[in-house]
Amino acid sequence: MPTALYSQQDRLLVAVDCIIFGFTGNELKALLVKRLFEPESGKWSLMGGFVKENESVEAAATRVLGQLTGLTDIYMEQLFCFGDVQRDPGGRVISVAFFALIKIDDYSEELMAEHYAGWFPLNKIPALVFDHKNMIKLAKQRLKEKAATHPIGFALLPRKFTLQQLQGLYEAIYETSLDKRNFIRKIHSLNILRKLDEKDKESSRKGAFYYVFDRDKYNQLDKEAIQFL
Amino acid sequence: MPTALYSQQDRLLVAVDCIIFGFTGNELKALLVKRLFEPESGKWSLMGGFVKENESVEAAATRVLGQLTGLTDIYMEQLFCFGDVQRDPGGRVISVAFFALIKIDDYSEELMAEHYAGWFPLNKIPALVFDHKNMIKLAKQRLKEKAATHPIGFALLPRKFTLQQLQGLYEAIYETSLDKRNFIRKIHSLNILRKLDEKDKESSRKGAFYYVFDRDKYNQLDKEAIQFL
DNA sequence: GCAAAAGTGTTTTGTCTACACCCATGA
DNA sequence: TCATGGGTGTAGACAAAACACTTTTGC
Repeated sequence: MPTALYSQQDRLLVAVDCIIFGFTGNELKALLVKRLFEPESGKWSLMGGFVKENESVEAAATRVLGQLTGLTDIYMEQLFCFGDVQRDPGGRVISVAFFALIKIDDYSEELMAEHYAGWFPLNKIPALVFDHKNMIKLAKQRLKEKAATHPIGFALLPRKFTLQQLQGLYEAIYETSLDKRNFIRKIHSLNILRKLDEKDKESSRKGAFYYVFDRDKYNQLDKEAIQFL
Repeated sequence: MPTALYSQQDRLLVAVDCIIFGFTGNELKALLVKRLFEPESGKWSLMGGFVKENESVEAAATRVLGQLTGLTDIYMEQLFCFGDVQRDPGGRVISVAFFALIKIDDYSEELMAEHYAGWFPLNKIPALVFDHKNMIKLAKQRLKEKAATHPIGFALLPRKFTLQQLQGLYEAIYETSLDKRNFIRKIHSLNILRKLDEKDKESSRKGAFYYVFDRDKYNQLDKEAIQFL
């Protein structure tokens, strides 16, 4: 019985918390839920849960994301382990934070109501339980770093999107405005988009061509070092 | 008694493991120890320990580093939480890995013997217990990323060093060779070094001037975005 | 005087930035 | 025909990369 080897050691509660980002076309938002149990019941919170004995930490995060969104195959990345002794007044809990990117339209109104969830613009995050605000801050920073060198922005956009949507996304992530021509030149030079014949006629009379992210083309690149911005 | 709130949840063993890097003048090395307890007693391992109930995860890492090196005030950074169910055959243990940089000369032979420790070049790491090899791999990668934008290399060099030592360090980190003139120009343009009057006469007849890292000058810069390479 | 490492500039190349007008279409 | 967003090119600034010879000094 191998566990006996470590029987003298303290055991801790281990949680996961998920920072879920979505993009509306104008701004980046985070998905928050009302906490329905003590302590701090009734306050806004990240979606989280405890890691079980027979479950890996990543599996716990996937499970929690699935519970809230009904989605599988979500872009998800481990962010940081928050391990302060006093971070949760309900007990000694260490929490591994994950950040996830979803296509905001995939998230149904029903699920939202069911979980008492809401989307909040990143600069209008309400008071949150524990250290969750720090988690969001760190996630935002990590998103910037990551999006600069890896094509993760596509996880936030619909399957087909216009170049202006893509640019708007990067502008939201970097909280800046970009020159249209320079941006498009840069993206095209990476050669990871495929232009469709179809146009989006929603937002202009002329219509803007849709593009899709071409995973095959991307996979041919050296995955570690493409430079978006 | 607030802990009762979460009493239904599983509790896990939580460990920390430290990847300790040092630099000899030619190559980057990692400090490993012989594991003296079961399971896998006798194999090489990272230095680690369990997180206690009343200790933060970072504090546990600092404690473990202090035990092995006798040093305080070590550069240390959280790397990643390894949470697979089967990663440790001795039980369900999740491990938060940290990477640390030390000046290799600060680490005494006596401590080394006492802990059955040894320095290993990064491309000659022996078989290690559990997932420790993955931890080193990830740490190496993180060191590259971090050193490109933050002046952490100084934590690996003696207080005073020559420009060739500094260049040698970056060459070791990036596993490449750099042009001497371009490198020096770049470093000088960052304006974070102070030249001493003293010369190192060990490695040449002419002698090379010593420099020190000037933390004051560095602190005046925008800490998030300097570009080394 | 010679071997061995230290120190020092210039040119070329490529990348990033700033900038403004015509196009296509539906109403 | 006009209002709206879509689409396109060029010139200048700046940073990165390539490249070789002279200096110092202990032996």
